[in-house]
Amino acid sequence: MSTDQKTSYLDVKNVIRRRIHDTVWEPGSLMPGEVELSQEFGCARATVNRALRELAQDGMIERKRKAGTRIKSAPTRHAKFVIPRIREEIERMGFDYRYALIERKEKTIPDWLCARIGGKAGEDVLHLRCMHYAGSRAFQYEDRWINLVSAPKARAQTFQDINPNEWLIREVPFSDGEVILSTVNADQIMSEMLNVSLGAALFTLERITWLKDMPMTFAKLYFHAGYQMTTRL
Amino acid sequence: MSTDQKTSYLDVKNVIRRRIHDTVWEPGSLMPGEVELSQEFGCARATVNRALRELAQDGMIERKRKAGTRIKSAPTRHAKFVIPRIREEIERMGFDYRYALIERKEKTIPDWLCARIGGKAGEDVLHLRCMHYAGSRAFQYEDRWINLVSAPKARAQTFQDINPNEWLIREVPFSDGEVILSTVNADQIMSEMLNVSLGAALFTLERITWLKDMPMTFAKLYFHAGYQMTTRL
DNA sequence: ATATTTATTATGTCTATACATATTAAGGGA
DNA sequence: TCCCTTAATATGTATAGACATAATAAATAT
Repeated sequence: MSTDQKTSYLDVKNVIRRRIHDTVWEPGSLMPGEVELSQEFGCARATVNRALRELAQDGMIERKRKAGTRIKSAPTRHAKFVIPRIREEIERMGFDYRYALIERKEKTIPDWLCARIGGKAGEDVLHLRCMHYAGSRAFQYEDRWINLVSAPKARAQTFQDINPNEWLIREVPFSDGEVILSTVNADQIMSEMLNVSLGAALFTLERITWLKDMPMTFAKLYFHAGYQMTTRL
Repeated sequence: MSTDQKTSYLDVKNVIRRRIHDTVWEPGSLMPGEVELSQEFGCARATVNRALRELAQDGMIERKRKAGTRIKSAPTRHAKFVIPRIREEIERMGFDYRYALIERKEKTIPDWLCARIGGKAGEDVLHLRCMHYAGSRAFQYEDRWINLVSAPKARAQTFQDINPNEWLIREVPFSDGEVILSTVNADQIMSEMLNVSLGAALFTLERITWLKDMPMTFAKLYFHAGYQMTTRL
């Protein structure tokens, strides 16, 4: 049996996506179940299951065992951004990657960081400030805190010759993370580090990682002026 | 047979993810195929297939028919951001959504836009500038262009009472899109519209949509001061 | 009438088998 | 030796059937 006779999961997915878009089913309402749809499309329930699973992943419907499949009232569009390693991003642009450690200090966790990442008072953390260059051009300023309780191996690392992210990726897995994209006006430090005028708008990426509910790292990255984060929908 | 005896696709996925992280297989190299892995894990090839498909989607491996499955040299982490409708985002924060059309003009496509979105010289476009409020507080300034060749129904729409995005979602599907996140220093117009000081750092979201290779809309959104776009990893 | 227990059900997933197909390797001819 | 054709192969996907399970509805007990 050739493809043009069999209904593929992509066919099912596209037809259902179209019906949702045309509000064939009211937002918020239940739509037909897998068995009914497999009869309609003349295909296996597993084929319908795959189509619906992907639509759920795309944010258009929500599914519950026994409860059925419901059209989302406010279907959401997702944009997936690649978060490349800084070295790859710079090299892909055709520049040499260069790294410089500005400061390395072991401290007791400050209260603001405790509150921010849900750490425990009194814990030791490693504070690193470093710069990443594209050739001779300042690309990114990094302000990072590593929890020495969840990542004790970091204590023995100078981070003189390896950037923290590359070390962490190799040495310490994480289970959860949070990313916050935003912007700030450059202050004196950022102005000097990134070679921009005071007050220049800087794109920022804040990131917390956890390992099994234990906060592990907190990093705030400040990108060079004019930085753009791009993705296809 | 109970779950603790059967190998699930999630078990397979996690074990393989761990092996990739521990560089059991060298980055860039071929890893064992589905048949071999199904024998190792004592499960169906379809179970391994699903695990590997998801790892490919997560950016850790790449797969080709006949060529096999290869560990990515530079595995990439993805952050998936929800792009909510502005009304939903504002209402979810507990505010009333308010919309105001600032300007509506039909024009011939400017050269810079032609170049930016790959349009054709001489085509008609609709230029809209509008504001979105959270209660009485300025939330977002929107500068949008709609191609009247690919979205002719927009010509008949005043956009006095409906925000362009809500209208477009309902009336015009799109097939492709591009999103660019960045930042700018507020100029005179943005300063007035968003009620921020001149030069304040503003988070921006630029978005182009296409319908079958035909550029349809171009929008640039300027968010209020302090805006943050958040996601979980 | 309410709470608890039991039954039902719609989705989640596993399996074996089969067919499809993009890609690579091997074989044959010029 | 090079080019074209054919074969092989590893992944992509469809199917039928089975089992698992979260969630809801119905039945039963108090």
